Amino acid sequence: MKMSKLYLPTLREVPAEAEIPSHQLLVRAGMMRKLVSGVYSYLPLGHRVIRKIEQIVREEMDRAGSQELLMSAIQPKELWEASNRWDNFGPEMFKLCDRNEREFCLGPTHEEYFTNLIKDEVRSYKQLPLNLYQIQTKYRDEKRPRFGLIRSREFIMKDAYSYDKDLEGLKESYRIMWDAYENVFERLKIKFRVVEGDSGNMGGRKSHEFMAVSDIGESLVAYCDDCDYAATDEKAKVIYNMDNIDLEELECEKVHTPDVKTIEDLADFFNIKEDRFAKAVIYKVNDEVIIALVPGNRELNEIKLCNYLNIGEHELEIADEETIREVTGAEPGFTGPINLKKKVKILVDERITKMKNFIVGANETDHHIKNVNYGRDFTGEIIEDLLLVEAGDICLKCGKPLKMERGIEVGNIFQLGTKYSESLEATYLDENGKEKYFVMGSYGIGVSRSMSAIVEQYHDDKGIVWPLVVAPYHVIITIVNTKKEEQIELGEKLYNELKDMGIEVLLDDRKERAGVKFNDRDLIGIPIQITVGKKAGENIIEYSLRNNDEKIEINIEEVKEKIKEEFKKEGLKIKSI
RNA sequence: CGGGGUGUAGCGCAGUUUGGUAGCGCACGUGGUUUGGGACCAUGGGGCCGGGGGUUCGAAUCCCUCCACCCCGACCA
Repeated sequence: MKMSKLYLPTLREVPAEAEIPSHQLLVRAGMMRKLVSGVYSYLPLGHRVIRKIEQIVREEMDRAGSQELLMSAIQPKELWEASNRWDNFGPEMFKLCDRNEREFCLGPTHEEYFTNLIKDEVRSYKQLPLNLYQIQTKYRDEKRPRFGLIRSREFIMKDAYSYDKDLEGLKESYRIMWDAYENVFERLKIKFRVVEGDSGNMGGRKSHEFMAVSDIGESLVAYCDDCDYAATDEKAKVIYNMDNIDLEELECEKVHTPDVKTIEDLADFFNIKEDRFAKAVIYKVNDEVIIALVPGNRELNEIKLCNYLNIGEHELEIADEETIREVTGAEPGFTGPINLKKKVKILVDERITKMKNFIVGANETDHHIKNVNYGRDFTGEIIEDLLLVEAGDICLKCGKPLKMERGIEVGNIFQLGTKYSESLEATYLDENGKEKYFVMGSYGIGVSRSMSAIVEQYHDDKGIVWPLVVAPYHVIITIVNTKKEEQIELGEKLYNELKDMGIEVLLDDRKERAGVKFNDRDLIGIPIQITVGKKAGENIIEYSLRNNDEKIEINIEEVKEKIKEEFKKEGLKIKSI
């Protein structure tokens, strides 16, 4: 492609709307533009990158035995009512009506649709396992679109669904997808970590998330350097060493604590550590009030609480101050499990039952009670683990301290089980002629999000540094001075020869000054740079790579060898045409 | 959805406090000089100052209201 003809609107300045590098650079490099909040268009260069990512995903999915098809983005309400998700998915779903007031949504995901598609055609165990996928635009009306393609309302996703006759089959399908995903992200050059996830409202048993390592990631991951354990902060099991468990039980004592409300204030007031307190958090679950107790030095994990209560996250909310006064008879900040004005459900993290002589709110303004002990002074439902993981907690597999890092969720795999096949009445006949529900899995890869994740991992202060596999073009030839006939001639000659070899080449033949062209090529991040300049007459050009500062002068015949070497180094083949 | 902020030329911004003819840089058109890391000179075009309503002789500026966008939080297969 000749750049004099290319639609490539690069920006010198950082767009005001963009906060993080990938968002800024993708816009500045003329790869994408925003239409409205969370909705973007892909311009020619960005679109090429998207297509390359898609192609890698496609190849690995095909290789893993999945079959590509393409479903509609528009889905009728009835499909979602069958699985009870029309209301459950909530306001995230883009909904619309046709001219006859029939309701539809723009698909946020396709479990129902795929299952509905296959259930009438696949009747026998002999047709299983089946794995289907599509690469398609998905719609989610996010409350807060953010960070460009990282959290957008319209995005490109590869979604796959597996159908097996039993759990064994599902586990095998799951493993195959897991392997395929590792291949995809390795080929995309994304530095990633596979972590255990919470299955959220997808239902089902087991799930893993593929996290691109990045400081701007919205997900927090706990991981262990000594073994392979890794989990999202929502899922990670919390284990830590507790002090103060062997003390002798003392008598309860009410203490005047004027205006001392937070755990931090209390620790100062009593001059003891935060782990000597029990923190009471009041929630409303629909109309019921509950109190959850966790050690004062720890945060409560609301996901674990929801899972225990078997409710969706949107059904749990922190109680308002009025409710707190009603239940405790005190101002917020003095809540505890003893002497509550109303009988409410008390849930305690198991560690509370092991603590001795701890301090809780007295349910009386400006008072706390000390030397409280579980069992003697109050009881509640014991939950094994209600805590949010922290760095330094103990790895459940090997006992070493866990570390925390941030990640961008670029892929996830779920063992769904029979949740959707049951609600949609999707069955097959087994060897004995008995009707059985399909055992399902679902598998997603964020294609557009992966593009952002790659830019987050591959950029410098000058712009994007695309890995060769996903770069919009492999090579850029910069003609330094378009008034010099020999430079144009040599540039075009090389351009044509490289194209004939099957290499994707940009020729910067624009009537711009050299500096402009150099800056643009660094910004758009083409991996292999060829500069046709002063020595064009001697058939000598300058060869450099975007990912380092080295520049060499070589003959144009040698250039082809250098490029071949580069492809080989990256494990890529030049497609001859 | 709660809190905060911003809407002025294609992009980045000043002007708003204290009402009085709408500005700067970049980009763009034309002419010239330049030509290996975002050139220079000259000249020119481009605005419903987010929308609506109000106050005023007069509103980008003050008041009311709606909208959009961004950030933090909540939420998220």
